[in-house]
Amino acid sequence: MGSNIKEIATLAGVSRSTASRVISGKGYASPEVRERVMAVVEKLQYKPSAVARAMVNQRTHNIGVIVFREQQPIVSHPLYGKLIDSILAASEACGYSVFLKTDQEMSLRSTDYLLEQRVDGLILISRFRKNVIDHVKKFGVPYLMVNGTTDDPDVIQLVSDDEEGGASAAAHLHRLGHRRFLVIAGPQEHRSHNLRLEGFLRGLGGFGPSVDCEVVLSSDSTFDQGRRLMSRHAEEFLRAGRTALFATNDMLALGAMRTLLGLSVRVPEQVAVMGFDDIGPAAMYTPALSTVRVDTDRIGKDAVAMLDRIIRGEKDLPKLNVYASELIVRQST
Amino acid sequence: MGSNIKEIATLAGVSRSTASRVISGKGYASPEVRERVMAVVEKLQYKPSAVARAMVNQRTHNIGVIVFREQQPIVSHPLYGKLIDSILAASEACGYSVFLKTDQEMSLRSTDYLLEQRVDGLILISRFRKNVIDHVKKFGVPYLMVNGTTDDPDVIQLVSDDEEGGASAAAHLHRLGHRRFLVIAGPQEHRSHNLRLEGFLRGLGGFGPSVDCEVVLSSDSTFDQGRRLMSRHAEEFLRAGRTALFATNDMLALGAMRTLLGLSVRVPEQVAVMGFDDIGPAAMYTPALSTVRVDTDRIGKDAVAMLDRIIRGEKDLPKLNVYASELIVRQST
DNA sequence: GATAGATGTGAGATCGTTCCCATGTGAGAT
DNA sequence: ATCTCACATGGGAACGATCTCACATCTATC
Repeated sequence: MGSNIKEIATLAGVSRSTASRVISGKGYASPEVRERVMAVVEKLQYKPSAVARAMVNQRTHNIGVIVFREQQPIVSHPLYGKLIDSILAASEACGYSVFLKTDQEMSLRSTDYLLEQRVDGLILISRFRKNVIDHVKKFGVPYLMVNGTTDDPDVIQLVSDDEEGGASAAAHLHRLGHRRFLVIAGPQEHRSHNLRLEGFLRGLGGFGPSVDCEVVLSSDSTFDQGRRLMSRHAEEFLRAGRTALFATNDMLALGAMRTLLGLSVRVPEQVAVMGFDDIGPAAMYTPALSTVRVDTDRIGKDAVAMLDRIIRGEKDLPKLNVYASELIVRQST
Repeated sequence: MGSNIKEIATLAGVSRSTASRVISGKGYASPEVRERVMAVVEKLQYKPSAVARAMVNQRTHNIGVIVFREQQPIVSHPLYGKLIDSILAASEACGYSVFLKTDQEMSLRSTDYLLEQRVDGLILISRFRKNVIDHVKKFGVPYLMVNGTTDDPDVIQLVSDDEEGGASAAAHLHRLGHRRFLVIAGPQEHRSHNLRLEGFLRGLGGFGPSVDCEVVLSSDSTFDQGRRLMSRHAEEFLRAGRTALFATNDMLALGAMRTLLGLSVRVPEQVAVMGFDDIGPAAMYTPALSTVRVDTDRIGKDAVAMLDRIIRGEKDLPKLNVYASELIVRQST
């Protein structure tokens, strides 16, 4: 393990410079010397220290990914998991290693950590408070935000088209004949929940006065919360003759559907249910959940590609990058 | 951003050594000097370079986590996601940053990458082939395996008690009166699937000749596979009067249950279904899936703690660490 | 046969820290 | 007045690579 380039050089009977040239493959080296050095490298299983390399190159080839979320399941949250999967794959392809950090308190700790590590760049996932963003900004480290919530026009952001997605959910349900709706809407300070609700209402608004929609606000966006809220509103919901339920994410939708099924309400015959995100469990559920898919795969991939471009010094990248969402019709509607 | 300790020293009118002493907090420094240096540090938002620090200390305070899995959802697989969540939290607490890599091909690439990065230690998740383990071994880097498959007695492993868990599932179903079973068993070369099956069969074996069990082997352990296999065997299954289904993980179980529900089989009234792992969706399903919980939380936490101990030079840690699994009874049985 | 250019190699500085050791104080003991 | 020993501080090497520059060959050209 402890072999360094000096050792290689000595054993091959050349100088450090020459050994370095052979190993990195740039600069002159006679075939003979090349072979001799490589033989030693092979024998000692020598690997150049990335730390030393980073030191001189001022480039670590690492990127940091920070996921902020209040509730515990962070990586194991299906949506973030998908995003991280995609980011990891893309990073691998670009030659980056990924530091992953999750943050429940949004102290400056996790960012500071990575700033010390001198990562080449940072991907911030989910909403971050202004002070954190400003903190990162100050360091001049390349960074961008995915699925975030900030109106800071300097920040490069990748988001899904939540407004349009909400509207298409409304259109879909209306097309199926539904006229009386209930919406369970997650935290409105969160950009995506807010836009999804707005999009949905805007969509319904276009269908004239015959439609009717009640909105229930939810303080968080978990399965349990969806379940609880539906329990609380089910009776009134059914009595009011509402036949369609839209939730601003799949977790809430699944939770609500769970309650309905528990009350022996038939989905989709009696009530249609729709979510948003297209997380794994949505397709697995019985009945499978209709939803609006966020293209996490492309977003993750592009996030890495764009970060790489910033790192390489490219300027003037588009600030706000909106990714089309896709209506996924399954059994629940 | 680009401030270094030399700059701090100059601005504070002291030497690098003194500045270093103040910043690291070890060694003499008069209060006056201390204050002067800290003021400059504060003003320039100086952060010591972890890279340089790692260089001299020969310690990065980074650990690498590699997850091997053939199929795409890796991080977003609920079980691995939970494990990673727990590892991240524990690492944070121990002062480690985490490099996360996923590997679908199990080339030596991902390990080599991290070995170059000179991580202080490595956590290998899921089964790794012998050549990869041997490769890591050669480098003398501290490492351990979680949920792995190797009979190499040198390797420190953390696993759940799959055999016992399988047996307790059998006992639970038998206790409910079931006598004719079907098992859908995931890849038998995978330690946990193998032991879960064995444990289940051993458990049933203890109940005498009245019980009858058919085993269907599955080449992978996905939801879709569970669904497909159940489709293929449902008719025969029902005709044979079997009333209980056990799958060696929740994904297979949920897939199979999905098929049954699609055929209007009532769960648990007609057929009881059990899985293993207790992934998130198990509790969310309708009906909620009875299962055997793997204590990913403790395993992840302990993995980091043990790795830390190896890194600190502790010797003679227990090689095989088995964590009790817990029967979780829900609606599906 | 002198010069230019290609080819191959090595010495030394550099990246940003830490840490050992040397040096410089002033106070108190002899 | 000298010696010690706290207390403070600075100089320089080290970590392991890379990269620039200088130097040494060798070959081709006029």
